[in-house]
Amino acid sequence: MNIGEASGRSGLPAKTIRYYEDIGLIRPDRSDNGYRDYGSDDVHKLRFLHRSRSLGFSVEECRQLLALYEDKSRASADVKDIAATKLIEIDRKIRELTELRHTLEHLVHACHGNERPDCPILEELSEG
Amino acid sequence: MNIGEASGRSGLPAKTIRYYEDIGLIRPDRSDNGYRDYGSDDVHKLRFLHRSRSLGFSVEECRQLLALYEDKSRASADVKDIAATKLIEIDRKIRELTELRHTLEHLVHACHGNERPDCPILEELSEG
DNA sequence: GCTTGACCTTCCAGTGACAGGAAGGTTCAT
DNA sequence: ATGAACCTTCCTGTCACTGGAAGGTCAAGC
Repeated sequence: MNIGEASGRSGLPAKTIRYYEDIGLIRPDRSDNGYRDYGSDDVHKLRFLHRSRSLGFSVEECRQLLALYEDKSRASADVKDIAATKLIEIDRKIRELTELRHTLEHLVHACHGNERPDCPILEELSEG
Repeated sequence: MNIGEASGRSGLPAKTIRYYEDIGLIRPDRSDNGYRDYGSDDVHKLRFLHRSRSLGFSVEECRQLLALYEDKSRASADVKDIAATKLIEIDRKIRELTELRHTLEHLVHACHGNERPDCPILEELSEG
């Protein structure tokens, strides 16, 4: 499929997809007319990139995560190390998002006065 | 406190803290010697910025979130709208991170063969 | 009192991760 | 065969920092 369809299916702008090729994250085929030609595995990777980028992982971290999927042997200890590190990071992010959610909810529903700047929510805010 | 201590307590580099001042996110006092002078509420905000930035919110979104804390009247409907939108976004992020965690765990523990590119995990990956 | 080193200041240039747009080739429907 | 909707490369701009130069401030030690 062409880049337009790959864009539609992955949610990433075509510009970004070309950029990801520039920096070596994906390597689509080329059709005879010179157009990029994406397969469904490419789209999988693009969707994955879309998600993990939006969750605060850097492109380099995404490259590592992608390497986990692409590692054929899957035996290497470094690969497992990377995965373990990422799992810890993900857990931290989940925890922080949960706290942020909590804080925000309180701010909207409970802390509706002028009791700041000593509002307990603002204190809670800085505990993470 | 000086910027160095504010940096230590918030986890943000001093450079970034100055940048956040440039773009109007925080407004620390100045000491007589011209040094920036941060209070504990400033540190709260900085920690908050640190967290929400690392969770994939843009600086402009962080500005909106900060506005929620700073809004004295807390009555405005737009403020509640922003908060509600952010809550939905946060829930989505939590869901996606949970899926990502799941996927990663499978990759490390279960899918340890060469059954790709048709590995079910890679398929699962693209469902989000 | 002077120096040394760790702070701090401003300013300017560079980077990472894109986004916009120009200039032009391809494909497809009418 | 002409126009619209794709695609290509290339070059520039933007956002959110990051590094470094050039210089002021401060506390400690000689």
